[in-house]
Amino acid sequence: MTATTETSAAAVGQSPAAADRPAEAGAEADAVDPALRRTARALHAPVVDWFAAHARDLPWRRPEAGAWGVMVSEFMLQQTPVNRVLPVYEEWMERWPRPADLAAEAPGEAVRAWGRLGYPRRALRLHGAAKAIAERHGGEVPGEHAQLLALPGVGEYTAAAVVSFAYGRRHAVLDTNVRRVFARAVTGQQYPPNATTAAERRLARALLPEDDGTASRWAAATMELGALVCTARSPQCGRCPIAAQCAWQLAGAPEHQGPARRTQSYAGTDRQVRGRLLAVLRASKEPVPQSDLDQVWHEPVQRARALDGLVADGLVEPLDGGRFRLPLT
DNA sequence: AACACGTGGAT
DNA sequence: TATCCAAGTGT
Repeated sequence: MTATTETSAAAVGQSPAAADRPAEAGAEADAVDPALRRTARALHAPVVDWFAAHARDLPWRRPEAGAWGVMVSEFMLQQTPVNRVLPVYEEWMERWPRPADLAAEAPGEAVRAWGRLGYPRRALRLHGAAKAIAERHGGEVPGEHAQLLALPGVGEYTAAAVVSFAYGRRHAVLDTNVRRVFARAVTGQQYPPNATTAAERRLARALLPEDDGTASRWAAATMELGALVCTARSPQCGRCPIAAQCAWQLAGAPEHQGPARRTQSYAGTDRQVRGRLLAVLRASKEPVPQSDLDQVWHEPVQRARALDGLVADGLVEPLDGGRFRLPLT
């Protein structure tokens, strides 16, 4: 049997109760269309077996990484490629091997160690999550999705990833890779919708293998398949373990219909100015005079707005005498 | 729902 | 060179 567009459409249009269910109910069993059930079972073995043979040996996948290692990696991997994360992850885990170690540091040290990974608010949030874990969870990364979701910087995806990868429990994990794999293999679309939909969450739950161990491997395997084979730009279907069952392939690989993803500009934005300001502050262990920061951008209004934003975000601490530094508290 | 939020490699 | 894209979250 094959995964067809009709199959998924049937599965997706289920009871209204399922649609009302909160997103964190990632492992709860809905009534699933029997055809989709069969589709799921036909996909599990080839994808999980492919993963066993082709998975990358990434440090956060080793047992010694622990739940903290998984959490650190997930923060760093939010919108940042694996290759850029690897060296920073290794340094981070050596310096702060447990949440309490990071919690004892100044937040600015987390921002400094974050280096050029981008989106430095993630470093601040990871520091905040470490403090919460040290204070509220006895220093252990919590294993419940709801508890994880309450931590700063942990959203639906990251909470699911920790539950599944760190604790080996059955939970739907929907990241951009998984969404693309499901869109193609099951729904027959080249790309998933721009924002995650209730239908996608329902589908991810319906496709989840029954037992914890297989479900956990399936989550990692579908992500890896999306990252290595079923890529956004030029999928390598010749290397795909489920190409013969792929709804998108069977439909003749039609071009994407919906609206194109809004491409975000960067040059000339506040984001670029913030990046330059923070680069100066990361490089200095001493407070930096305003005059040094003024060098990074010619336009004074935008420059001031960017600096104010960094202060408001807690990424920069203003001092007396017009000097600035990464936050000590 | 749409937008802000960094950075750099690939095409 | 310009655009796309990368294991998202918060507002």
